Amino acid sequence: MKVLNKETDYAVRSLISLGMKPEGWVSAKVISEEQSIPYQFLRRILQELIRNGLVLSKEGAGGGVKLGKEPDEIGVTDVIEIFQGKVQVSECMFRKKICSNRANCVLRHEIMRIERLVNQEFSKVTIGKLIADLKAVESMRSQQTKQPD
Amino acid sequence: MKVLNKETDYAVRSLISLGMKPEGWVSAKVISEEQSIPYQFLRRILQELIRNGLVLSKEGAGGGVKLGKEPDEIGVTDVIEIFQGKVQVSECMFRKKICSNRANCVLRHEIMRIERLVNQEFSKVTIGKLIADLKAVESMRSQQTKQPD
DNA sequence: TTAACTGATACTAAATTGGTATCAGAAAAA
DNA sequence: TTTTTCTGATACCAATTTAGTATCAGTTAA
Repeated sequence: MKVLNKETDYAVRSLISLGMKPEGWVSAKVISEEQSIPYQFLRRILQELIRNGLVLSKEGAGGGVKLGKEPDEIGVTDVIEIFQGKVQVSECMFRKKICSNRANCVLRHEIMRIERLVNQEFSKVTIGKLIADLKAVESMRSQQTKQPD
Repeated sequence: MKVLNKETDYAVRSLISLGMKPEGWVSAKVISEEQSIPYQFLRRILQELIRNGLVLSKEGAGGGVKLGKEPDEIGVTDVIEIFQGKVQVSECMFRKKICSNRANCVLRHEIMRIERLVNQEFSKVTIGKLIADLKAVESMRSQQTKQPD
């Protein structure tokens, strides 16, 4: 059971990458090389993020993309939703009428509880938080290997 | 993002069905009709449950399957693991060496935390619990529609 | 005017999903 | 003892999804 597919994975990594750049437009080529994401695949992913307002784009030479929101305002759930749809138990949930199968409904009830929990937890994880974590890890590492003055 | 696939869904429903039968062997045909699960598909699912010890089987006429454990000892996680594998973030986790991509690792760390939470929650949901929930729902319904004496 | 970009979209191979079909053998019942 | 009811094992299949490629058109800066 894979939680994140490649699209979501690459999207999150790209967003982190963008969130760590101070200013200006970053081209898909740069992100592709930096994160080792296949260029054409990444382009499609970025276009989807653009359509959903998570990133902004500028065409032409010197153009590229940048975050369309504050890093803290982009939750991992948002990204999951774009590429994998809302977390759901099974397609049964789409049926309007109450599921005829009682046992299944009981199961669904339990799982919906867990679903809510997962969504809550995932939305706490924002791009901003991931960047903060990342910086913390990196500063710890530089402490460890610090040169004597 | 579908949490449960058909195999898991049908498996859980079958286990509930078996857990509610008092004694004896139940044939795949009966479960198939009772739960509206395609017969051949169900057979394959049951065989997998048998291989994993969740149900026992008896060949020949009058044979069938029954639970191989107490309902309370079968967690939904067990079933998910059989049909969808352990909950994991991405195949990256299978790589032995620490992932070269720091950003990805940070994300993974967060997600592993959520993973643990999900697994904890799912393992609390046992077939026994689902059956209890089911009976509670059913008794509530019969109260509502109770005939006057 | 050309090089560096995005927008849009069509295509593809491989894997997964959900389901079907078949044949062999065990056990109960006729 | 033969038939019927069952599981064991496995091979097959179509549709969908996943991950990735390719192409062409248009935009902008140098």
